[in-house]
Amino acid sequence: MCGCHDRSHHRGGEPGCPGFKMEKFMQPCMLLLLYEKPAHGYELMEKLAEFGFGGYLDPGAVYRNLRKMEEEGWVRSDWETGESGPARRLYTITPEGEEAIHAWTVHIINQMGRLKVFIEKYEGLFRKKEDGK
Amino acid sequence: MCGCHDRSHHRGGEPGCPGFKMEKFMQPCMLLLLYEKPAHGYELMEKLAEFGFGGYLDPGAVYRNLRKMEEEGWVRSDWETGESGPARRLYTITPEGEEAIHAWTVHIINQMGRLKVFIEKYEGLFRKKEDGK
DNA sequence: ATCATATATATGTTAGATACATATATAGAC
DNA sequence: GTCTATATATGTATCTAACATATATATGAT
Repeated sequence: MCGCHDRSHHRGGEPGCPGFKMEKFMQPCMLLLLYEKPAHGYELMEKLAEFGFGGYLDPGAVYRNLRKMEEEGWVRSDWETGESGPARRLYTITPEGEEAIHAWTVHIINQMGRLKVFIEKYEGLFRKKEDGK
Repeated sequence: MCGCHDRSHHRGGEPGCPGFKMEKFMQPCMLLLLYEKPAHGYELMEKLAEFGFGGYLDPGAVYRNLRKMEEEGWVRSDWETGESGPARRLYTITPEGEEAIHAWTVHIINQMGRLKVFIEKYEGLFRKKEDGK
């Protein structure tokens, strides 16, 4: 009872249930991670947990978003035929990708503002009198 | 350069550009407004501005969401064949709708947390040394 | 050897959501 | 009577999301 269309059960869904889909928010998050250090998809997938994607991550979404960002010119990828393990793409952020982070941050801050308006109105109406503080 | 697919130009779009679509966030916002006082669609449309929908509002989205919420049982509507002006539906929130507000708020708070993680990481990486404070 | 498992990347499908144009109708102003 | 504001509603093409599934390589266990 949360507005999700609880198909069988969310995977890319639960955390962002109502109007906050996680799939696209993944992009700025991955850009930040790549700004810190180039990485391959699988690695990013694990690190995305810290942004709240934990447990609900769709690997397909990760790779699709990486390819999309490559098309946009925000990241570059090089095949890494390493000594061990299967070949993997090493993604590196581009200067355009860095700009995209800043552009995205503006939207994210705006969104925070909107959510804050909601929460404040909510608290005003359903004031939880938990006395202290 | 923000990830939107800038079709011709956003209307339901701009404020929630990257992954934060406004159409569905409209639902909890309208529920809060209806909790304060029953209202009809056009009235809600105007009040939604305070949540950050200002200027970008698609009337279609408003009415579609109201009908959807009625299907879910979150609101009830009664035709108001008033003395003046065209007939209009007066929407009233139901007890189920009130519960939906609480359920939604949980998600919204979670989402705020995720955005906060992003912003904090962003500031850590691109620390704006504006000295003061 | 071969089987399972972990690593790593990628595609397909279907339902649902979005953006935006447009339709319909009433009342009041001029 | 026609223009504008109010008010509600539908149509549609495109985009996105959810989730299942496919492909391939290396490593460790038996």
